[in-house]
Amino acid sequence: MSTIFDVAKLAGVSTATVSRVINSPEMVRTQTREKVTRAMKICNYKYNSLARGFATKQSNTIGLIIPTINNPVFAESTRGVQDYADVRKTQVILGNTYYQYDQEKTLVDTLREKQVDGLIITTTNPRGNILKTLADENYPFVLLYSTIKTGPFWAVGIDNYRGGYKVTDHFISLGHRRIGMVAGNFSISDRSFHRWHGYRQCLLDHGIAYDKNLLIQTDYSLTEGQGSVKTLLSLADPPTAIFCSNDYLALGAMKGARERGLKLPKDLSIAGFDDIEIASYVIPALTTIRQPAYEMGKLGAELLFQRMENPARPIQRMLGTELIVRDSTARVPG
Amino acid sequence: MSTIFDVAKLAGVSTATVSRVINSPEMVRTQTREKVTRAMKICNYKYNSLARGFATKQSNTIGLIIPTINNPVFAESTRGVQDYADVRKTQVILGNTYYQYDQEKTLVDTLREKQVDGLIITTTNPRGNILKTLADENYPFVLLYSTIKTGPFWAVGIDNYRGGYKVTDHFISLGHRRIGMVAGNFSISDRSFHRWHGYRQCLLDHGIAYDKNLLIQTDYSLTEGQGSVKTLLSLADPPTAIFCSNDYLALGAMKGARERGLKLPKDLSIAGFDDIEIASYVIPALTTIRQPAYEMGKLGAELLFQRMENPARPIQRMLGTELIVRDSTARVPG
DNA sequence: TATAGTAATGTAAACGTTTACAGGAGTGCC
DNA sequence: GGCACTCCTGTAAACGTTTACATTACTATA
Repeated sequence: MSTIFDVAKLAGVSTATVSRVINSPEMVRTQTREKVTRAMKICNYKYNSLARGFATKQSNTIGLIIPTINNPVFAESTRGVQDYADVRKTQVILGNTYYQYDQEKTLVDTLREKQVDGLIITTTNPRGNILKTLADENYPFVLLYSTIKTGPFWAVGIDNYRGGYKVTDHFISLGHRRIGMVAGNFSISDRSFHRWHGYRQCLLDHGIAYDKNLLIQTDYSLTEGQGSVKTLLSLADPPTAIFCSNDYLALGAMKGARERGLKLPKDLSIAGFDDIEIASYVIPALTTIRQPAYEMGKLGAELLFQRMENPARPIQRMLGTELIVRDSTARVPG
Repeated sequence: MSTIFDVAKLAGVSTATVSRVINSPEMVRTQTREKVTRAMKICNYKYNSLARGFATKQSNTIGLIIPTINNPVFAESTRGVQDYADVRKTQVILGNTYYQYDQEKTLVDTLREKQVDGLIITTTNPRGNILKTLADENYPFVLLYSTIKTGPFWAVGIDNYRGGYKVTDHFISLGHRRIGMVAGNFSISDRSFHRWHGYRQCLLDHGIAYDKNLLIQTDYSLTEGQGSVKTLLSLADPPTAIFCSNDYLALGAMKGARERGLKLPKDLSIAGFDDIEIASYVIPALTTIRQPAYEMGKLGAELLFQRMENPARPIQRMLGTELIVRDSTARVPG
């Protein structure tokens, strides 16, 4: 493999000049530039951007840490990040935590060793040591799907509380009073916790007593949604509406409910959260909260670059959500 | 930021020794090792694996090129390669081509400049120059979702022809004779082409004339599935069954058919390809061909490492597929 | 033609590891 | 005490760029 030296020799110039035709061609005479370009062709020169990274301490790589690429909502954000990184000529290394905090730690460490220029993190614990350490060391990172509206971290997210509130309010406006919730485990998902909070507050605001038996915390997955709904339906006084804290849970719940012989949405209303693409394709089409996943990823990447270039005081951005009413929610039976 | 030099100085040893405690601690005396470890703690030493990559010409990074992370089937494969890469202490840089060949070219070039140790590629054109060049230069790469059973490339894939055949055969066994197909554009998806081929051959084998009007080539997306099915249903002699060349198209088709007032599967049978997770959660549950996406990714990564370590003659692996009959296919009406 | 100014190019050190090779220290044996 | 051996550690070059600074080559002006 030929290096800048070989090219320089062949073209009869110095390595500095070769480097210049690569990085700032405008500062080398046309004639020289052509000589160099020709030489590069001849010895089939291949640029080594890792060596560049080493020399400049800039890898042009960022790390993206998400719970799991399997959830379409994170896949969508990933695209947002990638697309923006692309315009900045930066590549992204992807890591899944599978909602495990120690995995998050490992990933952060590994990626930093790799000298990524910055990190975009969908954290499992916004109050943990990982972020604190990162911030203390003034390492550039931004939180994605953040629940934090203020404070020392750069972050972009949505108002999960409001989202939960909106869904619940929708249920109530349809006459429901027994409203269950299938939530992601609070211990691994702050988001889920905030959504629950909104749900709970909305109940109280409408004079509906909060019943803790109507809450199930579980893993984010189709099968868990399917199972959880059955548990709720087995209650002595089962819910007539169920708020699932993501669309996958909701889709699972729909299946579970049907397996119990219920007609949807006549016998049971179900709503989700995320508005993943298929949400509008299932039957009945899923009522859900739309969160702008792609935009969030894109904005997260933008903020990260901003942070890397100018580590001013932290910016937090909260993106809007929208209640999308479709066919999976209906008036309370009877 | 402290380097190996600082640590060495502090511990009163040479950099070589420090390097050794990092990479092969067993070859340094316990006492020395502890001295060094202590020094590392004290000066808060952070390993720089980019520098290592530079020195060893091994980045411990591989590139993964897929059409789009939005398709759950690719997301699943991505997990497979990540999980295996992980056991090899390797990170993966992800790139989407969005089914564009020039994007594929750009990605390959960029990733090679980045000195990734190898590439896993879901190509848009297995006969194009990109792969040929790569192979000529003896660059380690393996094809994912490959349609190639033999030849000079390392590859893992499935038998798309057989998949297409199986689905069609299933339709025919249910009495269907007018069987349409909504396929990904042949120009960007060899896989789709092979599936069509199987479909076509199966028709012929059963004495059913091939009708080119029953084929639609389009982009892989929910909306395209939705639109395409309507086109097919508008035919003078519309199909009673439709084979969609992936599940997203099929899910879209289900919606489109319903918008036309059809009852599924009574009025129209629909089958997909991939068996993505939600396929069994929609109503009616989707009949489809299961392809082992996760395993494919994992195996692809395994093969890549094998190829990197021992560039022997190419290996091609074809994974099994399975027809999963669910509720979206039924006997022909009447 | 000399000169000042600018534009283009060259020199060489730096980036943080690894590793081939050399050298030294310890051990067991005669 | 000398020797051979093993085990541990050190020396220094190498990896392929970038870049501050120095130098040289042009150009315009008088």
